[in-house]
Amino acid sequence: MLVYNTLTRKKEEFKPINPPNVSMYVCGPTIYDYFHIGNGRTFVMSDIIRRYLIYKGYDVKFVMNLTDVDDKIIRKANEENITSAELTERYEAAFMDDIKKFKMKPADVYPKATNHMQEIENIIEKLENKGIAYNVDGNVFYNVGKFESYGKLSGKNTDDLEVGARIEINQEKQNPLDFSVWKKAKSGEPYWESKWGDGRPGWHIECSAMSMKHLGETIDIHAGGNDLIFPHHENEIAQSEAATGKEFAHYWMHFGFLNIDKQKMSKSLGNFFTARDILNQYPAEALRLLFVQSHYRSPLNFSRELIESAQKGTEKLNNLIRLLLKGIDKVDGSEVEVDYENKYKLFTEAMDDDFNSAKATSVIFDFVREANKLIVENKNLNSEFYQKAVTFLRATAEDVLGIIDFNEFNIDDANTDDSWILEEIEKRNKAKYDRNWKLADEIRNSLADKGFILEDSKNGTSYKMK
RNA sequence: GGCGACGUGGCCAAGUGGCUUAAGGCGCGGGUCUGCAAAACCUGUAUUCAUCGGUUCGAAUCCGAUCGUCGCCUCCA
Repeated sequence: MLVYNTLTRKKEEFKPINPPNVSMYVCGPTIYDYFHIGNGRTFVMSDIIRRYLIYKGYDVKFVMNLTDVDDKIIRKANEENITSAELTERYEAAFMDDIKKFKMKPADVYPKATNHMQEIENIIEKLENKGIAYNVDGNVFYNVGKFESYGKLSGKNTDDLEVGARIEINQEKQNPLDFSVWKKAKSGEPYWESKWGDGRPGWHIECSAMSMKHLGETIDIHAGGNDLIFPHHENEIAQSEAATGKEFAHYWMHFGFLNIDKQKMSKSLGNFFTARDILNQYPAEALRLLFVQSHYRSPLNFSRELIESAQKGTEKLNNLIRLLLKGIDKVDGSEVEVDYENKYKLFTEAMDDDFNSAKATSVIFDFVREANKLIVENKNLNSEFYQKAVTFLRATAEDVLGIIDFNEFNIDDANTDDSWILEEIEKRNKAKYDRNWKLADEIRNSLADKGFILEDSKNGTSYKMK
């Protein structure tokens, strides 16, 4: 299996440190607001990578942090006249709702910075003892010049950075590129006690501490959005590796942006949709299909038109699933040969190549056509055909990609009383028999208004939810 | 200014040296089925991969130039 590593800018053979265990850390949101659909892409794609690793037999420990100390949080809490903790509590709950709607598998741990103050302090102390971090009146900075491979992830060198520096001049820093690991408390800000006095941690150090605490000093995969490469991940490497003397993460994975009109979707530009708005309008499967149909590292343009075309794609999948579930209990019927071995192979080959989900998805759709065709051509297939088809789709499209959800189908049958619909269908059949097309169409239209679509076939009329 | 990514059909998008005279989804045209529709299936939709030049027996794929788009260098998934 090949994984593209931002650190080396190459696809590398994936070799976990301690197979079958895999440790994976993904930089999650700052919980000061609802996250937008661009953040959602990163979260969903990291979910799919995790699921595929599980499919491959790995035992994945998946950690996604929530940043709950930060300037934006403090500002917004002040605006609303509530505490930072009250604000983050609200948006943490919203985050959990949203990822659930996205049908993401919950992380093993969702660590928060405020619960890791001791670990953070320990790392800073180590850095200070090694002469890499320095304290200026309660503000502690990381001396970038002391870490010789600084810039190895982002491909930047310190000279270039200084030339183009748009960094504010801070008299306390020894070098303009140095960054805060501990910020002295200002009035009106939340603070924690430390050996340097009251203050709060810098953003980058939080992730270093939480990753080490929950996954160890060296982990397999560290992932996040493309914009985190510099400075966030670069600084995490500098701090962690300087503190431990060990490599921090073996594989660095970064997700492409979701764009609107070719521009990065972002809070600051204001060109965003919140994930929750979009998820209220479209099924999670449609969004996931949209994401999965392009490569995780490429930028992806976002528009309603594109979600809607993805939604049509999921409907095609769902139509097949209905047919499969209908046939699964059949006892008799003819046998048919389907080369599943090859399909699993193609799916796996695609995903093994740096998670080429677009190609993997094409294997699914090829199968959809083949299965539909078999069902039409041999109207009486045996149950084995249906079972194997369901097994294949569950293993790939559902468990790995999450672009279908079999649970959505079982619920209707069990809980709703559909006898009145069947009566309507019966009335319509009679009308059809009497060649009373007007009445037949009226019945069909009235059912459609209530959200039920009728489908006539050789085997009779069935309905589906709109 | 420095660093990086990208430009494939009407839209989205895979493919990065011969298996591809370019997957898959959506759309559109024609057909099968149907009372009609829906669904499904069949079929047609790029002699061509931004442009120009080069390397090669062979290039969308490698090299160079040109044009265009985007990102990072500041909080940001």
